Amino acid sequence: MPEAQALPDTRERILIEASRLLSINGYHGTTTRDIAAAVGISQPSLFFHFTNKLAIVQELYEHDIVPAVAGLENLVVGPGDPAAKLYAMIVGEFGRIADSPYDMRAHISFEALNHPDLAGFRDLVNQFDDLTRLLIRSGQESGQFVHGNAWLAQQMVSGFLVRANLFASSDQVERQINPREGAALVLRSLLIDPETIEQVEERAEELLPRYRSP
Amino acid sequence: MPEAQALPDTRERILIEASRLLSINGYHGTTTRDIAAAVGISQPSLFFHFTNKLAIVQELYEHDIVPAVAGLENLVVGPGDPAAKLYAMIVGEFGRIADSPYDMRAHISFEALNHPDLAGFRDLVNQFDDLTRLLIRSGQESGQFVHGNAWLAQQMVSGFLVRANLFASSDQVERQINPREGAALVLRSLLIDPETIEQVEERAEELLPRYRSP
DNA sequence: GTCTATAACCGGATAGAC
DNA sequence: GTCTATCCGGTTATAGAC
Repeated sequence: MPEAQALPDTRERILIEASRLLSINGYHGTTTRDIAAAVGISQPSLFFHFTNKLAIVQELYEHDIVPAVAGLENLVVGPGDPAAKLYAMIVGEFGRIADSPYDMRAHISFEALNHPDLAGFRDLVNQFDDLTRLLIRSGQESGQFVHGNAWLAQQMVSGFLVRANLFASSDQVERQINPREGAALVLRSLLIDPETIEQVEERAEELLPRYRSP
Repeated sequence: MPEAQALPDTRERILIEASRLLSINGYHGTTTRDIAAAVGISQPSLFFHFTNKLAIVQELYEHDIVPAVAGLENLVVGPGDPAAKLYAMIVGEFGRIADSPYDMRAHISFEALNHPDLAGFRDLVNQFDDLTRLLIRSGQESGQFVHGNAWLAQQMVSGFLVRANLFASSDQVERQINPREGAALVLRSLLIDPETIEQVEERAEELLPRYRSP
């Protein structure tokens, strides 16, 4: 039987504190000294757990963007109508980020993604956007969504997800995100017939597991 | 009669290039050497035009956030219904950022706003968000907007504005923002009766000058 | 696994010539 | 107004003791 554990191990605490600092100050604005101080170890001790500063960021991105793309891909290729899929994605994404032990709020600030060694993650972020846009286009073509610039609509969805997570704080009740309310907000903007939202919600609930565990 | 001017003066070119680099790499990720190289002068030459690196950012923020808050404030206190005001703000904001000589896309990355000397601008950004939320609440209370978490709705609006501007590029036709389509996208999500959007648009057109020249 | 000491480098800013 | 040379503080990362 495992004992009641006290603190997460040092490696894990580095990831947690780093994610928090990176969300606030960005990659270049967060020093290894800052991270070490937050964890309570000396700065060089970081390099016992990670080969370099970038490796910390890479692991955080791995944890954040990989499951997101996998979940969305799984939703897209599976059964269901575009509206229900989009709804499920938004609910799933709000939930996933809220449940993460890390503070992955703004996908840790896009600024770090310009680093050459993070090109793979940048591609994944773009893929997530592409898939979201695909979902919107499908809905437009199937007559479920109003016609219009799908890129613009996708920016609304993506911007909403990033912003809401970035500024959510559990201290303030007003800022606790209700994933389903967030999803409904977006869907009302896209649906030709907003009255159908309840049925979309019902169908989305069945799709949700496909997003959460691809 | 003024001659046909060639290049903007150096000071102006510094602001233009700095805004571009800051939008991509953030404050800490943009060095004075990067900016100087983009302008085509030596790094110390920057300090003839600006007292320090932060002064460049301050001037850019001044140009970006001050007119935005002034315009929105002017809209809020003036006549008109909340839906038309919100529509006018979104159209005005998309237009204002598109017309700016500077690349103020993500409000130059929020990361810089943590600097103590930029506290004033941070307050202005918060004020812009507060006023947007006020507009949404007014619409909810007057029965024009659906009820719900106004903070969440405001994050959708604010996130949309930042994201769309951040990723807009004149190269790709798909990514050229139509301000009115963007505003309609948001309004459809909030209006109890989406059918009234045409009337909202008409009333908003009259309000637009109030946002543009406070 | 964590420490101290330190190397190697980079970034902002100044001095002073032209 | 712009340059070269340079200072100095801060940052990542390594070496090696415990």
